[in-house]
Amino acid sequence: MKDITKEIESAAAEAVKEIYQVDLSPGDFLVTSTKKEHAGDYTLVTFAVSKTLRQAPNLIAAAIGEYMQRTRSWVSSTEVLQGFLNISLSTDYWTSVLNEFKANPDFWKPVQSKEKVLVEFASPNTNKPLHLGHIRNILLGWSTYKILSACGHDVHRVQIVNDRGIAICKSMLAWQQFGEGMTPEAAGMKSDHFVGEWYVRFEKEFSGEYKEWQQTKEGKEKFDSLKGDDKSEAEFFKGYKNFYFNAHSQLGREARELLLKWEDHDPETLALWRRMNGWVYNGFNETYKNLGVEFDKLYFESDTYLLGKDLIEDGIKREVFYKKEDGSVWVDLTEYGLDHKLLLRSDGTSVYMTQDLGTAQKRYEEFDAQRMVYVVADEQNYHFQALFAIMAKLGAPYAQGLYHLSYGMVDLPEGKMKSREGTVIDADDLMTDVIEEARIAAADRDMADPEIVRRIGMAALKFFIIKVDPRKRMTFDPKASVDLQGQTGPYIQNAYVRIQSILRRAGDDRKSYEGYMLNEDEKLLLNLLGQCRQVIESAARDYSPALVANYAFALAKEYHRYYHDIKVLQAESDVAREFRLVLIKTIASILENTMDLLGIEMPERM
RNA sequence: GGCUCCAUAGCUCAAUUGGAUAGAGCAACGGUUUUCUAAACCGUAGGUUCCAGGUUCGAUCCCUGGUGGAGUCACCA
Repeated sequence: MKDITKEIESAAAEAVKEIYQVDLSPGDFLVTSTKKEHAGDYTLVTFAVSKTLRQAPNLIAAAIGEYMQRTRSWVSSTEVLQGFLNISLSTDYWTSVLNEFKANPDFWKPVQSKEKVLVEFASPNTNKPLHLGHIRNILLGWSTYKILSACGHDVHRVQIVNDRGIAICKSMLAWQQFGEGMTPEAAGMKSDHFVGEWYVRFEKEFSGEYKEWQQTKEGKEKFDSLKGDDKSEAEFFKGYKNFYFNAHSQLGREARELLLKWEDHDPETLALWRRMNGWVYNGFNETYKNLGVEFDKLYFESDTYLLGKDLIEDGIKREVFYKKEDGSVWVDLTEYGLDHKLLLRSDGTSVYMTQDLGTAQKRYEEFDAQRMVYVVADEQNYHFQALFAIMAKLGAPYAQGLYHLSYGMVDLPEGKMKSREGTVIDADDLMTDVIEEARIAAADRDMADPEIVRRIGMAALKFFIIKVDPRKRMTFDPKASVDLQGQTGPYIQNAYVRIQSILRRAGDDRKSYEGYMLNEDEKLLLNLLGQCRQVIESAARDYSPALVANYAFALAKEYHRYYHDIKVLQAESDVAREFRLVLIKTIASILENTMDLLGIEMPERM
């Protein structure tokens, strides 16, 4: 039996043809799992076909039910409630389901025609260490890669590293001026944090400089002449800060000079830039390793920031883009409900969009990917809409395969994370904290294996984040994230561990379970296991790992209940024991595999 | 202000894509262990699904209009 839902649909279509002499396709019927409070395994909903068959839904359900019981051996009983036909399936059917799981360990994997897919995620700036927002990004990217791979695709993991620009120059300048040759080793700091400190130092020095300037004659004059209607002094200077940086600031001027030198390939500047970015990469790599992720290819903005100009030239030639009098190049996206977008500055230099166009093209040429997924926060929704629209306008062959996996920002219970207020949660600190919390909990139960403790802590953190629908903004409660009970990663790990413990005791001699009359809980579990493939399919289609997380939790919950009620090793009969051993082994395998799709590792004991 | 997204139990999240009496976890209260490890299980309580209309056999889901919140509207990335 391939797909029981489809079997039910076609049986229903067949019944309708015989009883009503009406041709309906199997797709006209809706089949769902039966609600827990009703008897039955699957439910056929007949409201939708009531009009065409010119009969009340309950009568249709009764007629189809009668027909199915007569002609389908796998139907053991049916029950009609309004327009719902609840179908119970035979023991033979359920046994055959377990047989199939046992014979084909890959039964849970969707089978799709293989595509080449690129997933871009992480994509940090090199001036600061990674934080909680990056963790959500990385977990989403990683599990998207895992899920698409499980569907049979050839998936490549890439990131674009924002390694150039004014931000890193700020860190470089601060280190140059105040660092006195200090290194991460000498300071005893993780090296990306070390660089981040210099960025913070720059901002501090700059703020000081700005504050002083506000009291100077020049500052006061600016305020008086530009303040406008009813802005307070503080309000005005907050908005003026960027302009001050570019127009008046001594530190700003020096940082920009550094950027110009960098663009001029000044050897000394390049050496400093390489050195500081090297520190950052060492730190990032450690964080990635602790998160359990890796990449196939890194793109650096220092290499790609000049890309895309030939695409622009081509677009001008084909009159997809247009040039203004000042020489700047634009594209009209009003047909897509967007605005006109700048593609090249009047001085001929590129902007963010130019670079992204070029990078997409380059990746397509390098990987020949049919799909490219960008895991980027939803604050950039507009940018990606525009990017994809431009690609479509250019007629790029890969335009239809571009997808922005847009996820919501992570808030704290107190509100947004703000670096100015020091409320940003650092990625490394967070991992240390959850593992420490797991260690404390483990100490109570005499479990000190550091690798197990690490897996438990990381599971708590990862599951807490990945269980939420990516598209929605989420609240990260640090206290709740280290919770090891309830709807958590460790709860699921515990279900797996309980099974491993039973299997260890059970020994290896396998007998037959033919003839075992399974109970309702076992049907429910088999039913759940059978849904795994569809869940992963949906998760791949919607780019939503949360679906997999919620499925794994539902399965673990159902198993915990089963564990509590039903004995496996001291079962009432040999066939029962054998059936249950195969069943729970399958459950363990699905728990392990689905959690692996989320980047969560299972302990063997806990 | 324009555009986009969001609003579900005190809190954090679900809801099989329009199906039955909207479900979990946390927090609260009560119970379960000489057990295949209690990181577990069971129970009680908690809801006008932001509001008002509409579409239909049926709406948390679709449409219209409000309210509240977020994002975005740079020759930044």
